[in-house]
Amino acid sequence: PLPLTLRSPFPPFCSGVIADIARKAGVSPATVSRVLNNHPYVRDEIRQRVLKIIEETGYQPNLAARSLATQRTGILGFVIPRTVHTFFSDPYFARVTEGIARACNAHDYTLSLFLFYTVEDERRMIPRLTRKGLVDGIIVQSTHLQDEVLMRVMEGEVPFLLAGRPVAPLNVSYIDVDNVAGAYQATVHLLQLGRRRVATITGPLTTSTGIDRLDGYRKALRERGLPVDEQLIVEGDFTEMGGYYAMRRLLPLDPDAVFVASDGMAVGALRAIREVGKRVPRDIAVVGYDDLPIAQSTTPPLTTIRQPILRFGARAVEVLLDIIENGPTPPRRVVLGTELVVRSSCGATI
Amino acid sequence: PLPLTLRSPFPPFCSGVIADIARKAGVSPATVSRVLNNHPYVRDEIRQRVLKIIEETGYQPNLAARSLATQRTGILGFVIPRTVHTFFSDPYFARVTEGIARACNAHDYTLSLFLFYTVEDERRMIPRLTRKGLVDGIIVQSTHLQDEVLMRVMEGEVPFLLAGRPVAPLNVSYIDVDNVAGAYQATVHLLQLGRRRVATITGPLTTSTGIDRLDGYRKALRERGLPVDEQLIVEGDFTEMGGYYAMRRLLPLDPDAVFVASDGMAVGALRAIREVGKRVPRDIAVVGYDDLPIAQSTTPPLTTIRQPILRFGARAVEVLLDIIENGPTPPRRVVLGTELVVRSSCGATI
DNA sequence: GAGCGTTATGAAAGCGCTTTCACAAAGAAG
DNA sequence: CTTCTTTGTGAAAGCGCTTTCATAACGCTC
Repeated sequence: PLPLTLRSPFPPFCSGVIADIARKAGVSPATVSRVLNNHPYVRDEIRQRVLKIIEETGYQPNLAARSLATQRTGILGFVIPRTVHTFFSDPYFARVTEGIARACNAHDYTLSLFLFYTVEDERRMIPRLTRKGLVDGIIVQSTHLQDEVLMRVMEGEVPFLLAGRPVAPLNVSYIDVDNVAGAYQATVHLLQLGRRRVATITGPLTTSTGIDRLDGYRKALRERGLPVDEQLIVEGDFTEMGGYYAMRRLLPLDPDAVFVASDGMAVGALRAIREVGKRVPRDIAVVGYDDLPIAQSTTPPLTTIRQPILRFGARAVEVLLDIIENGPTPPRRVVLGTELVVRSSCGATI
Repeated sequence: PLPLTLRSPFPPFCSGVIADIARKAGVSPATVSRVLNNHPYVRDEIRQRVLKIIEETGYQPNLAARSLATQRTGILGFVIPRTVHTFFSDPYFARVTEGIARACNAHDYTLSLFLFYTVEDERRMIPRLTRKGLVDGIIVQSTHLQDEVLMRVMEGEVPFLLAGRPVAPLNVSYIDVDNVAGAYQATVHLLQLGRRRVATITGPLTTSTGIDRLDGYRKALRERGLPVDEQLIVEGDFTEMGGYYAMRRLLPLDPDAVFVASDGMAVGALRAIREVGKRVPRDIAVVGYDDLPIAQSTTPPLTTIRQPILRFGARAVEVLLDIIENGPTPPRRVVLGTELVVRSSCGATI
């Protein structure tokens, strides 16, 4: 007797392969492929027939096979090196990720996220990134100089784009927000409102973001002919706690305004000011940076510099696709503008 | 004369293919593959020789080719359906993503993020998800019933795991936090401190998280023989603004305590309470849920229910890998415990 | 030393697509 | 009525790996 074979109630050709479709439509696999990829030179009658079969069977081409044949995966990577330790403690990154994700959706790309926490993580995952056949291109969050991820990506052959100006001048493509201009805008605003002891809480001065925003602050004071009091400059770390402690150090120096280099830190600064019983903006005016959702819900609502975060992600993807398409040279340099959003914490509306 | 061929200064075999390595080592591609995959049955001398060449050339196998041959991509997907509109406005998701990313790193998997914002997004990306050859498995953020993503994933052949109990009983695997127990814990804590008019701000009651946390609240009151005053139950939406407005509605009812179903909403509730001049915890005790970093920096610091968010992500990946390995049946049901973190907002330490 | 299991290797057959190439049919041009 | 171009189709050769299968060499045991 014939051997008994167990069979699932469903036919074995679960969604099938291209050859199945070809057979059912009475054409060759090549023609099916042409239909799939919208090639010309397929008679309309045949195109319709094939599409119908595809529809009926719910056929989906195998992406690994397609990738192998085309040398394209349709995947973009977003990499956060280990040295960006504020990832996800700073809501900023979540927003950037969102922007990139939306743009990937729009361009029919898949987004892969590489979050590195340990040296071990980097050791294991970097080869995956830089090898061919996983991602078509990478967006690397800019960080300290000499970061290993950056070095390795630069050595590799995979197209990439830095998110954020590199700390030292490198011959690479990057996209950034005009941090100098934004900080300048914020500081000038405070000065125009008559504040004279304007302090600042900076980001980490190992990052270009931290450096540039401090530069903008300095530039504003200089242009107005005011001295820069180095005591009024305190380095923070982009966390709420960091902002809190930085403000505690500033309070004894009796500033009448403070430009805080991120909204997250500004929330901490407001808390520190409230704790000693001073009033915002009457005693101390505060301007933040980022315009995260939280800026609307502080007491008082935060005057801040709005970054086009979603647009940042969208542009990043566009530029990266351009690099993939047309090669890395010349390096692309994209800088997006900022906007002052006036709420109550600066005293302008009182 | 022979035709002139332009040549880059670098040899054309940029990191090369497996055949190049084989040639250089004087072995067959099969043997190189064995070395690459740690197969036994390779003489140690040869293994060393091959490894040396790989080291020297910086060779990396092409992942698309490997995927095609093994039918495994080494990629896991994390999907946030469109109906989870609070994504990234609620810092909770960023943390979960972080947990999943770390676990992926540890297991040598790559994480792909699928954030859907529009119906159009879903229409385009769902086929990618459910077709073979892109991801080995998917973690789907649980959401409303009848969500299209969930339906399509259930129909498909790709192994998946729900993050969060589905609203209706489905015969699928999921991982969740014990929301009923956590909410119970929080409410009992308030009752034990002598509060008698304990209100609650819930999550959206279309989500299992919202429903379960309300159930825990009800259960606590019931067990203590206290009546449940439906007026003291206000539905929120897991946003800071939602918490603020919910609290504004509760204030006229003069509660002496409120269990808020997320820390984000609790921040809004605190703001609402502060605005009308009442004191926390003297006039109103507050307990939140999640133990996000923000909970430590509110005034006063927030008593809350700690979720093991990072562990949640880690376990999710483990369970999904188990499903990939051993099939979807029987459905896995994993529920993680919670922990009460007492700070000042409940009045316990005063 | 015949027979057997174990270890080590290469040839070759896929994996499921895309794309080149060859070829045929159909118009267009002379 | 040829010749040439344009259009439509299938055969087949990859893409770069993994893995089966065949084979060989090497101890073993009896």
